[in-house]
Amino acid sequence: MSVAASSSAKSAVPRDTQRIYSIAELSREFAITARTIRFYEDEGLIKPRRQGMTRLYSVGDRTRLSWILRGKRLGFSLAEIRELLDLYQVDRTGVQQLRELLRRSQLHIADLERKRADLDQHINEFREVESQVSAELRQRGVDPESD
Amino acid sequence: MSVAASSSAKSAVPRDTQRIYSIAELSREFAITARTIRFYEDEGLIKPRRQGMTRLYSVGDRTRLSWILRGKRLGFSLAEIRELLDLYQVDRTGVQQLRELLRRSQLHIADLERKRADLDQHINEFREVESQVSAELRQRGVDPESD
DNA sequence: GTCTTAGTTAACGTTTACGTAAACGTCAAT
DNA sequence: ATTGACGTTTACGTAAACGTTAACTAAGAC
Repeated sequence: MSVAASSSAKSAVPRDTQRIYSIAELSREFAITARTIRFYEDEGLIKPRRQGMTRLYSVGDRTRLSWILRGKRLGFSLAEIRELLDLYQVDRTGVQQLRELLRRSQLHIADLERKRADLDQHINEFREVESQVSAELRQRGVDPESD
Repeated sequence: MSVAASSSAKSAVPRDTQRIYSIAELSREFAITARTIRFYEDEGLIKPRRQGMTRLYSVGDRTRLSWILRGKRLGFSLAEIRELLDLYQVDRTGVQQLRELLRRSQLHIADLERKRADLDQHINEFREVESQVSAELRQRGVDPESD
């Protein structure tokens, strides 16, 4: 689990900005296969350094990966996720580019908020099921809490 | 847009509980193809009445369909959606069944709330991008509002 | 030295969620 | 009687997102 500590354990601030992860470490941590990680690379979602043939993942790569997985959980396709990731690292020097970035961010936020409304409605429906069923059980003299 | 009104427009309550939809109507309304609707039927998600070979969709079928589509937007697979739909129409007479329903509802709610946390985080990140980019544009003397 | 433990590429297989013809039936309107 | 709109089934096709061998290499442990 631990990489040979090269420095003193003085600073409380995680200075492991330099940390490097192997593909196996990341696959364990995120409970996905190495194949999946390599696949994301083929799809242009992550670009780890290489040491010969071996892939070396930086902290940034790790963050990117977790971002990708969250996107997946939210129901975005890999193509959409790639677009969103690219949004972040687009060149922000020109005014035109900034305006485009702003526009697309706003579109994306609107999309997400629609999704959130869907989700809230969905949650409420199930909460209602839950409370109705609980009530029904209590009425029958059963404690809904008992496992 | 309007269907020939067969009754007086007296009651404000939509009494069109009897309404029947064709597959084309539903596909238009929800902006999906008829193929998709038939596919959902093959997968056991909707079961419309038949008049000969032709499918007739009730108001309940319509509701079910919109529920399915919302599930999809939230990133659930059709298999998961089928399970959730089945949750609703399970036999609720026995105590054991009620307890099982309660248990599964609670699991599902927990899952949804995790998803909601993901989504909120995601939204916040993009809001921050938005405000940063807006600030940057203002600093450069550009009005971010102008289209 | 060789054995074990990661790592690699390459290529084919699989599941999900439909798209896309092909080939046909039904009914109203011209 | 034919055209057109709408419906049907059957069946093959496809894109996305990986899983699964297979056939290797490179680095340490013993």
